[in-house]
Amino acid sequence: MPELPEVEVTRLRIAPLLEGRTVAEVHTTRRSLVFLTPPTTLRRRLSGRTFRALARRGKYLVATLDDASRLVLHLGMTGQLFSSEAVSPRLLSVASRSALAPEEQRRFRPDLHTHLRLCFEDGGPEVLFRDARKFGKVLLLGPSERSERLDRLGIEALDLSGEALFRASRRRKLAIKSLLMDQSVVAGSGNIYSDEALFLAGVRPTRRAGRITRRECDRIAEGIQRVMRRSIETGGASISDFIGPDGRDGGYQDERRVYAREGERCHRCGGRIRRVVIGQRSTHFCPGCQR
DNA sequence: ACCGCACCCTGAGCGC
DNA sequence: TGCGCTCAGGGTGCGG
Repeated sequence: MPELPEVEVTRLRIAPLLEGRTVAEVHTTRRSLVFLTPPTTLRRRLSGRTFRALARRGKYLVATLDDASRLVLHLGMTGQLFSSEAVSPRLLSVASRSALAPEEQRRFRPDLHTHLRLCFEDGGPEVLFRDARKFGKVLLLGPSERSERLDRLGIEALDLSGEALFRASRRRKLAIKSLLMDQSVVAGSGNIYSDEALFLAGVRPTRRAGRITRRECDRIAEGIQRVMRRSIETGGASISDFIGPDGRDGGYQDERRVYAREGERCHRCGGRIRRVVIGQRSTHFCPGCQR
């Protein structure tokens, strides 16, 4: 669920907890699909390093260290990156929460899903990476090492122009929704913001990409930028597992026009929002407003 | 080359 | 109350 806005909100809030701080200890879970770099290597190579800048590329966070190596994180579906001082009822699963006394339920304690825990020499707040579903990724790149994952990303969604989208969509037969979800075309766009942008553009998500007009591409690109910028302003969309690094929920879920609103009224025309499946993903649109 | 689809994983929510 | 089922979907990789 974390898409570009949620990752950007995470970056803005977690950067102060990384930049300029030196790693004292690294705790990890056992080797799993989450670790593209083995946990033993992570522990060895991160210890004693100081974080410089925290950047974002698409849905990836890229933290540069003082030896020019880079720690790359992807939140997947259920990944959470946050401070040990965060307070939120979402930091634990419903099941593990209910076993605790009420006053303990909002405080986080590392559990079996806490794959990475960074402790710092200054003894301040720790930085934690938790992901129950294990769709997230942790990767450490050497100083000049390249990553195919990062290299194949397309245009940043916040920089997308109608012209670029028009060019990328020519002769493509897949649904426009699927094209928007393709990270090698538009980096950072996922299920929620693709549906929302297509609603703003008045374009039905099932339309073949190659049939979208230049004018419609302008509206889609404009729509993506608008929904994403607004979401970043409101702290992201806290649908399912996303929380801010400080535990705060986002507010964008309250501004959804179509996503997860099947059967509800369209705010614009009053018609019923419909749900279809495109490329294994649930897709929402208003039949009256989107042609 | 392009596209659709199965798969990785676990928790929430639902029906019985 | 509790079990078993379905669903959620970002990204990868394979088969047609």
